[in-house]
Amino acid sequence: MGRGRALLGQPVRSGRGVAAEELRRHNLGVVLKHLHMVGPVSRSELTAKTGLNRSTVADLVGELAARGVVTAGPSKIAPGPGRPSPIVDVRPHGAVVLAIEVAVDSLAVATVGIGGHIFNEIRVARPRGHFQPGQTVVDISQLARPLLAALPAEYNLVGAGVAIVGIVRRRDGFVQCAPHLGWQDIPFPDVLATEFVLDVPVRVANHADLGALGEYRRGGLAGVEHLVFVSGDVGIGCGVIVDGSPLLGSAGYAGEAGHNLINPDGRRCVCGSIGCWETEAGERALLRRVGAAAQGEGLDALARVEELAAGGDPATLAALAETGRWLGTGIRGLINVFNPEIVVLGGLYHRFFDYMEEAANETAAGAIDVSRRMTSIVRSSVGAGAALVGAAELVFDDVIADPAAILPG
Amino acid sequence: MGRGRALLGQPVRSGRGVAAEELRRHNLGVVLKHLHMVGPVSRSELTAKTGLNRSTVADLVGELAARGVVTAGPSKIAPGPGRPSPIVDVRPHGAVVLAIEVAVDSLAVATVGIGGHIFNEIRVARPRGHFQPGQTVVDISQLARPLLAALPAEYNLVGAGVAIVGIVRRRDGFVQCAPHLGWQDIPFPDVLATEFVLDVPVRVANHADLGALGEYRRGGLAGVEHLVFVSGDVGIGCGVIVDGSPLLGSAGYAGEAGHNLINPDGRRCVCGSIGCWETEAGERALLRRVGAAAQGEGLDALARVEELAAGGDPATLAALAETGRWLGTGIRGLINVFNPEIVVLGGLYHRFFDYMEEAANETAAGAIDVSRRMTSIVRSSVGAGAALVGAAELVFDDVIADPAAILPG
DNA sequence: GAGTTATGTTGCATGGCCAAACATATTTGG
DNA sequence: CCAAATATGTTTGGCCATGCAACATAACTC
Repeated sequence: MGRGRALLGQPVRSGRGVAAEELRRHNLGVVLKHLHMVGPVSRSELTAKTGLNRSTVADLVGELAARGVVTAGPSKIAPGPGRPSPIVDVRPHGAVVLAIEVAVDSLAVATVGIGGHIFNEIRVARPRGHFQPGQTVVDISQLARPLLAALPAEYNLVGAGVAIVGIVRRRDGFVQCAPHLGWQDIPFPDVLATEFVLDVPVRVANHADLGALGEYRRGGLAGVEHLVFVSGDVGIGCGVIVDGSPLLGSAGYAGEAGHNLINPDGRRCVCGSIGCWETEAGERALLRRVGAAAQGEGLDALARVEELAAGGDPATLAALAETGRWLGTGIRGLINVFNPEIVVLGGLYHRFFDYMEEAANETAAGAIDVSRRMTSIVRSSVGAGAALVGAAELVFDDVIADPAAILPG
Repeated sequence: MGRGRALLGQPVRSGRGVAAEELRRHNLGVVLKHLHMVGPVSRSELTAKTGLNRSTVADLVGELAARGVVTAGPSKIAPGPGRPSPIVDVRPHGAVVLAIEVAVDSLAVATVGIGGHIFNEIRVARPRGHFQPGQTVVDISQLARPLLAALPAEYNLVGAGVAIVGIVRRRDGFVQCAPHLGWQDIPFPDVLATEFVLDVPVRVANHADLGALGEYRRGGLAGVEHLVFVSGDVGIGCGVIVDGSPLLGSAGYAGEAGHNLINPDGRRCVCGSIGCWETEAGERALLRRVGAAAQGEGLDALARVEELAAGGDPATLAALAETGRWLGTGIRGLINVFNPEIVVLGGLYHRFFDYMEEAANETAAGAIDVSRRMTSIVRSSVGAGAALVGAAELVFDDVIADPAAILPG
């Protein structure tokens, strides 16, 4: 077993043949990806990690340096005998992404350099109303312009990545619907272009899918290749990383676990069905259970819940535990279906993690034995910005896939 | 969008670099896979499909022919002007797999040649008792020997593929548990080797995962790259194909949706939890609903249900519809989570498809709109042997991944 | 300061694919 | 029946990327 995998341990999937030229493309990507993900390494280490020849690595690093995305600095203190190897690192402004997050309660923009370096980030709260897409791109534009202006002089913008709380078609970034924004059938890249001409590709994806990607790439989860990210907003967003790649499904709508049936005796969901996961474990369910003590909705009400919980209010703690149990029940299903190494909790669940962890673990324990024993439920380590980080990563994937095509020669 | 993918449209995933040698490996695999999946094609068509140069394809086909897996027959009737192109086809006995299926009620063995040619197949019913693994491999051996003896003289056995109704570790085919067989912690390839020395790799995987693979490869579903296969046995098995590859999860335990909570007020499952999908939609649930008219369990009882249903017995039809509704509810969750193009029903649901389809569609309609509209629920087209076919495909994947390493030079 | 060790650098060899020129087999048209 | 047109097979030479080996270099160790 274990033998017999082609090209990089990947199964033969595409029907297309490969020429020598693509080989170079791939190897450039391998080197750049390694630097992007693990940071500065010696060139000799790069040789060991890639399995390529010393001379080949030297050549690849040379080309990436010529294209301005890596620097081959002087060798640092050498730990042993032998000629010291130069330290290679990414050069953040060699490839910069404008990351945009359209969330339920806020709008955020960041300029991110390759390697994950955040030059600047700004987030503004927006009341939960229904902002038209046109108004939203105006707001984005106003947030973004100063950030772009503040970048180092010779930066190289390679694309824009957008995270949206809605269902997005993977092919073209078309927003099928975004109930929390009141959007339906919005060709977002086109709308953005009307306000903000960037001259670079715009990639759009679902908020939770990008949260998963952000956690996977920047969550300090070395070696984890299978994870599920569950984020509580008004609804429940869910993103999955399988074998190191985002699970998108055939059109890009995968991961919508929030509308799975979890309680046939439950309430009616906004989607029209009865007893969806998010009607039992989402924000509304939590506030409903807390009751009059935290009236209204959105950030103010949640802040009140946090206060009450911190003060040890029994009713609030009970509401959080009950919500945690439903959260865990849904997670149980995801563990069964995906057999991930970890389940990462974000959004609402990140905020109230300490109050919900135990209850969630209790019901998630209903998953099949072998999977449950190997899976742990953890708090998001990237935090509120996971989707924003993921939006940048979405574009960096393009750069990694073909550095020579995107970076200046 | 859509640009910027490396090597065959696959993202850069592995950290390893690629040498020219691997390139050849891959291209041989691409050609062989195409022939394996679509059957005989002209060499010029192969050139068009792979995107490779004429001379390269000639060389690749020549090598595969020299290794005995393909034949470059004479050209067939040419449809237009120009020099006719020779028809290339697989040579089934150039790569033969011994496929084995350990199911709940039966044991099956087949000899399958590359291209999917089934030389021989035999299936024997076994009462549902707990056969020890040792006894099972003796039975397999007795079924398999005559099949191997009946193969063409100069066949080339490349491996054995085994489908088991249980939870299998992907790394080494270790059977963690198989409740329906009464097995626990069985290193199946080793146990098989004690009875049956094959001198070829033995690949083991879950029954439903291989059912999905079998449907994907041999179900006549051209172009479908995302599917979910749901098979009703005693429990519910579930296998998923994502982007043309089986979803395995981090250890190989993915797809165990049968133990997801679907009814908090339901019955206790054999797994210890309450209200699992399979306690509402599995074989026991169906027989329970049919009641005294179909006593007992297993094949006899199901045959009785079929009779009653065919005769139009209202109580039986109601029981099938109710079971179909719970089936559809579970499928709804899978549609939300995977956004597949189709959901294929096998096993029990294949058998009673006509009686359950409508009810299943009714509840599955609770899935989110965009996914539901694009997903259809269909009956398995491969039928009872899907897992057996999938077991063969598992081994063919090894051959396709590196033809030169496995096939004689 | 000489020996040891690990790495960088250079030039050449290898392997695989492509492009172009030529050869071949069939259809079409006179 | 033969020639033109067409599409494909075949052969040769060239290109490109990587590997290999020999040599150069820069540290550490004694």
